[in-house]
Amino acid sequence: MEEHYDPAGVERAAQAHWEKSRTFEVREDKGREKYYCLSMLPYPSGRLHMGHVRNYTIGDVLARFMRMQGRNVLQPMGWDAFGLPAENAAMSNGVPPAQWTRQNIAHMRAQLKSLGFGIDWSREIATCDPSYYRWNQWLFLRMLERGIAYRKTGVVNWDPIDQTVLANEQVIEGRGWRTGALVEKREIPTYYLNITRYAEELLGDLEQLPGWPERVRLMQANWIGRSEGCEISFPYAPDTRAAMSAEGALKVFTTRADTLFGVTFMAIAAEHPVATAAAASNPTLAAFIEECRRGSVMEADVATQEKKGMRTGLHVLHPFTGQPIEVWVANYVLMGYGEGAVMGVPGHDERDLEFASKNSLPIVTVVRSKSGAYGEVRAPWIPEYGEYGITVNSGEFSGLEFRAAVGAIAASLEKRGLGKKRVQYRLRDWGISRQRYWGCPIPLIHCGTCGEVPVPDEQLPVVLPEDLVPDGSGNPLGKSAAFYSCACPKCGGPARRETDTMDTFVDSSWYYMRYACPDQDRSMVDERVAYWLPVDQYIGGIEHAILHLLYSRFWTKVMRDLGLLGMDEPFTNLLTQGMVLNHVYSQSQADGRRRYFNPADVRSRRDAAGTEVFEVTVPGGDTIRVDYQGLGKMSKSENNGVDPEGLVRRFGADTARLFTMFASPPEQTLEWSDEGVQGASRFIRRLWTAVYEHVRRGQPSGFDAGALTDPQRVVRRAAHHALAKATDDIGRRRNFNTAIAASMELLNTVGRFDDLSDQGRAVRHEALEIVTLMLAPIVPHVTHELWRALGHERAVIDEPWPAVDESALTQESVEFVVQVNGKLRGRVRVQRDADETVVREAALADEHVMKFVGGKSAVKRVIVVPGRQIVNVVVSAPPGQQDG
RNA sequence: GCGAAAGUGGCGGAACUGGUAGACGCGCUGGACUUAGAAUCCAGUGGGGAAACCCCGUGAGGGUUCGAGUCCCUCCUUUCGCACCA
Repeated sequence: MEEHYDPAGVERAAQAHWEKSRTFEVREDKGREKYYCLSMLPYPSGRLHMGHVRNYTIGDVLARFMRMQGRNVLQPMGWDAFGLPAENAAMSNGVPPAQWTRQNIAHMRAQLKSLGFGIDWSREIATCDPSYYRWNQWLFLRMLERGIAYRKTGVVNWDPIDQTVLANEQVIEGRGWRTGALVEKREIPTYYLNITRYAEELLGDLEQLPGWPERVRLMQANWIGRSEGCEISFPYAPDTRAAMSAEGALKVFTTRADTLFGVTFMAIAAEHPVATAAAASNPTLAAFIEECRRGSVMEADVATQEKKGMRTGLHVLHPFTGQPIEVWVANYVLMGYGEGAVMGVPGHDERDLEFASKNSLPIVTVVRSKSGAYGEVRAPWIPEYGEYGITVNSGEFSGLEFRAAVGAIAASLEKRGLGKKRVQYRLRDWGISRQRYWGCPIPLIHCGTCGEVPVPDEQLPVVLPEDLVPDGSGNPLGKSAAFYSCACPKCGGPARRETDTMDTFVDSSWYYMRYACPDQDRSMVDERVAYWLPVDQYIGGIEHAILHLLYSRFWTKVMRDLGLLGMDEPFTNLLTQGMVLNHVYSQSQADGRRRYFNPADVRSRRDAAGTEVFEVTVPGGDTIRVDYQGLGKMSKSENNGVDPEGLVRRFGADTARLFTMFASPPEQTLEWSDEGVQGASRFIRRLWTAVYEHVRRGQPSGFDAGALTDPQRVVRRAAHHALAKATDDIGRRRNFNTAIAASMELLNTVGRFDDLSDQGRAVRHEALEIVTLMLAPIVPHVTHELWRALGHERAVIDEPWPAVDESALTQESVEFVVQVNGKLRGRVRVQRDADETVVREAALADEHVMKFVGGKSAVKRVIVVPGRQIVNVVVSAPPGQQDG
């Protein structure tokens, strides 16, 4: 063993050992309990960032801990390799996305290896690999056969310059984020997956996921957004019948059927067919509809918009009274939810009230407050909005409370074919078409004669050409005849291949299954999936709480229904790690923008007035003052990232791992601190030195547990106490920071222990072994070396997690804390098994305690809590007052 | 607006079931070693009172309890998610 800790050498040796003995390559073993530990796969952006390091360290610690607990642990890794950044990089460098992506993967794989993650690299997958994405295509075709996948023309954000669809978050103030062009709403054909078919199950099964954070389950439930209500048909009046050239009715969905008699207008979305029909003969209305259409489709923007509307001039009839009701086009009605039309009840809905007031429409009250406790602001007979009351002015349905009113109205409507109770979900079908190059081709062929023809299974995969370079003007696949021209599989005539690719969320919806059988080329998954899945522990960012996790759950259920899987849910336990934050420094520029400076370049000092100022030396040698902006998520835009590669080079992977695990619990945000990193490094060196100083004196013999001195017994107790705590902290609580604190405490105890007798050294030996094993999952390299130094042949990675020696924890005497009226006043020591009377006597015999009790007669009660080693003496009055 | 989580020293955080508030680390102060610094080691470190010892302290105010950072009520602040969902 070297006297001084050299992280680079130690880490090289440990990693070489794992590689040589193929430590992390695993196979199915029915005889052992499996543990599938999965971290969300990274996008190969080029370099790891601290978020990755944190994510994968958490996973690796759990994987290594479970391995030591005897589980057959699978920890795989792969690449979410399709996506827009590769196309953008291609445009600026002229390099094909495939080449850029594969280079990035190579670099990041090396970075992951340098951090010592115990990954089974033999299972690595990249979603851009045809052997992977062919199964996206295969399953898509199965979905198409079952109607789960379908084609529909839908409204999207369209960038007219780039000729592509933009995601909502890529539209900034109505303009394309890259081109600055005014974004249009366009209706183009898109493939959808019918996730709403699974809405009920996706919602209900959340209850079966106790291992998920409550927060995530709630977010998913809100996203699915189940509401119970009624659909109600308002038959067309003659004018509407004429405009639509058909009989029919305007359908609405409402959760407040009890307010049906309060309807004073109908509001429909701009895209609603009735609106289109009305606009045909009404240019002003057509212009208004166009205006609504051009508006942002971002829901948050829509929410803050002023309520605007315009008469269609058409009418529908009230299903009970037969009264004609005016139909309005309103910008606050969403085409995508419910029926794209709502009944306007300004008496009992705040939005409808705002709209009615603006347009001078009548307001009718049909629900009276049940409680009689009326609001102060509103007229006394109107209940607060959202409150349920008793119906009034509602014909035969008057005098009913909410539930009864809805029931009676729905029943009556149903009898006449004008409505029924229904459940409505906020969740919408998943549009997966992207007019982009770097993604999985959608396996369809458009034939002039046969129409839309699926690519036959035997022609899969539809391989994405890897040599194209996008130029920013639309999808290069659409310009590549070599790709799109093909023969129709049905008639053999010339046909055109679909050039849209799939949303990359498709790729990440099932990659975790493929890790079980990455080499299977005959089927999407095989029986090995039954062994490894579901994932026992999934770890990733909270930003995926809804989309990725919901899509994966949906995908699993679809595969189950196709008979490919025997599970309902893919991820048993979910840990959402917090963000990594760092300080943000910037200076405002002449053009009003801010220029950001990396915290590593910022120095702080006190100025003449004693206030802290921050300075940066810029290229050229000038020193400038910068403003401190507080903490922010590590990001490129705020230039506050810490490069993991530099950190590993300077301190070693173990320090990087130890700091990220120690600074805060995994679910909380982690604040970067250079001093904290130094502290982590210091601790590892202290541990190294402690072992070095110990082993250079030679191996001690074993100790006789029955013949230890008191200080020796204290050290043993500390060691086993720390071990018990770390076992619980890692295994149950997932609080790695307190497990590390326990090991630091133990090392402090060992450091103060200066007994160099053979028994003393034997006790120290055990304590150092325990601290080494406790830390093995967290700092695997240094513990690999220390374990050898402590005299072991077998590598620490193959050691079982140590067992707590309960006998080391027991003490002859225990200390009780004595309180008087809940305030700490003394401590007494009694025999371990002393009964309550003895404890009480000892407490009352304590001089200091009695001073606060003020005489035995003042004692009202004595409470002894044996489990907590606490005695509380209850006194009627404080002694000061008694005396005075 | 709705929903959720969280407010503890100079800082990150600990206190898991209501039972010794501030573990562990950072920083700071003093000391040792050193020509000097860095590194390392030792001691101290919530606030107040000279001190043994006492008082006060977990966002604010009330309550329950022998005992409250922890439970309940009201309020304040911050963060996150959703946001015209009919």
